[in-house]
Amino acid sequence: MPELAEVEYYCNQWRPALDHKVATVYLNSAKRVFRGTDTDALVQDLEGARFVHAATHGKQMCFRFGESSWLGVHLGMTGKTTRTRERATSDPHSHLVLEMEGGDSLVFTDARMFGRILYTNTNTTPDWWADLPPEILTPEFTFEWMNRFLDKRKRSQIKSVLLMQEAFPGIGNWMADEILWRARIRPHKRVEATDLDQREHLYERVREVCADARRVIAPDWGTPPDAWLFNHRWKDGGMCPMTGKPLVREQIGGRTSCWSPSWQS
DNA sequence: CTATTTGTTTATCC
DNA sequence: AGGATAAACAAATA
Repeated sequence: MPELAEVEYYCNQWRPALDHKVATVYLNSAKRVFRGTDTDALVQDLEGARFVHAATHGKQMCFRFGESSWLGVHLGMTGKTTRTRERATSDPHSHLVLEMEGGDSLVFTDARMFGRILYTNTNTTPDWWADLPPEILTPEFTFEWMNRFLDKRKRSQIKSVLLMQEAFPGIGNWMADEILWRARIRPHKRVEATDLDQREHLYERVREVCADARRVIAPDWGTPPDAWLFNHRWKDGGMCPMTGKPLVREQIGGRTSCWSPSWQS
């Protein structure tokens, strides 16, 4: 589920516990979400440490505790971070619980376990947080930067390129379809077949959809207006909000894509 | 029972 | 070497 704005929403669920100390950590290190992570260090370091920072970068979340503890959370396909006042959890998919002083419990759940928990104890920024590409809504995400990436992916279908996190951090399946629909570019189009005008338009729509998604979804998981593709894309039989003609749903690059043949070319 | 899923990593082919 | 593509991961839901 989670793309840029949804990840921000879930990050916000833990924020009210900032400045509180972790009382007890509950986890099951055998769960797949901890693959490659030193869970013993995670538990030892976090218990008693103060929750001091919460941030997102694309689909990656970073939570800091004490002086040197960095907890990374990636939600994968079905992950969620939630906050609850309840003590015990019997949910078999709650893989990590931080019981805080003050009564909140910060929970990471993920049924499908495509998500991932990272943990690093370091006085400098860990690689998994430092080595990320420019965020789309920052000045560093320039047209020239995006265009150079497109030139490296000439033979790919444009839809697949928009899903590449090393250039478009935070964009996921629905955002990619929304961007291409607004840019009037069909998702199968090869990058090499796009001209400069189309690329400039695409750049503007990439930034626009990110800003719109953040504004509407991040604060309280609001529902986008019907003027977006969003509300029409999820099941067969939807109609294009621009032309009123049928939308098409098909696999492109292994992902279900929704587009409007009467609007996009 | 089968098909589907808002993501990433790995393997394989070119 | 590096890009393009498909499969794998796993469980809920329809």
